[in-house]
Amino acid sequence: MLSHSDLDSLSGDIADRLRNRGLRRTRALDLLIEEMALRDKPATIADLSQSPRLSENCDPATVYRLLMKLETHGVVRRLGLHDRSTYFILILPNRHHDYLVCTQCGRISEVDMACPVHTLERKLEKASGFHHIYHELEFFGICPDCHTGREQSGHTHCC
Amino acid sequence: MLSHSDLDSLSGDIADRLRNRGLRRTRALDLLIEEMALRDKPATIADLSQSPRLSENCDPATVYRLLMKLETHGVVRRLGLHDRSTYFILILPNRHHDYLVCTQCGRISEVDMACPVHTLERKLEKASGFHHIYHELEFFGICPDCHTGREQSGHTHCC
DNA sequence: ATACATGCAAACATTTTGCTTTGGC
DNA sequence: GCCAAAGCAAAATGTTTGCATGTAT
Repeated sequence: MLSHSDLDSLSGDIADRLRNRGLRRTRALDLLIEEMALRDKPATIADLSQSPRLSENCDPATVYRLLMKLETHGVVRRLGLHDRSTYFILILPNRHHDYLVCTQCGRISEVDMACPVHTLERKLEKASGFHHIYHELEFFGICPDCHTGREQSGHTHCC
Repeated sequence: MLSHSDLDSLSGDIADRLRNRGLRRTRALDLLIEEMALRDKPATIADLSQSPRLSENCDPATVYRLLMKLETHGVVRRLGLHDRSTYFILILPNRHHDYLVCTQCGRISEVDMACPVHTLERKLEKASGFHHIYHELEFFGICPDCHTGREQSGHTHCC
């Protein structure tokens, strides 16, 4: 869990990073970072801008534009979870996760494993000539609830 | 490369599989399978329905509805490549690929490697209670063309 | 004071659905 | 003949942009 002061310093860090690149620290930016940090889960533009914190204070278009900038500057990561809309998640140190998505109901859980793909990225950069490679890995399947009426878990341990 | 007779038997196989589930073999279905098999690359609904083969013979809505069915029945796989639209690819035996996508220009190349994730799927099924798990893995980065003006390749060997 | 950022509203692209007609079985 | 599939066209959804105004620096 994230304490209030952690949050402040996180917002500060991100704002600093962005300021160096000519962006300004605005109320909407701080609120968006706060919202994403507290969720710490993939969220759509709608999810975010409809949250109490943001709905009162800024327009969806602003959220959209902020997310685009944050993505460009490597602060958030975009995910395609086979929903009609795009998901975003804040990039936090030591917090990369892969996801397991139910193709039936759309439920998203985190997969808690040492991701076996990281090590390939450097290799792939050399082989392909691409720069700044990162990956996105999702597992899709039918969740217990959709398959029968059994167990339930939001966080799956594996390995 | 796919020969004409390979294609026929592929369409036949798929049509059989579908017929057993109560679906009918139609002209549009055959043409769509043909188009996807010959491309053997991720394609959007627009890509497919604007192809000469399909544009003359069927409506985009039909392509859409077919793709939904084919996905349900495990014949095609859906990919979210961070484009605004959804990509689809035909599932062929021994043909799983992961992709490397340029975040700048959207160019899609295949990553030719022994995918290190396959083996985790069974383990994850046990741990999570999900059924029929499969995965989607993409790498994103800046391609050589977008980064400077160097090399170019549509297929990257690695490992 | 000067941009960059925002709000609001309109434009866009793509997906999704309704309804009638066609065609596979 | 019956029911799934196709065609056409309209609606829904989510993204993106234009422009006037507000605000961080």
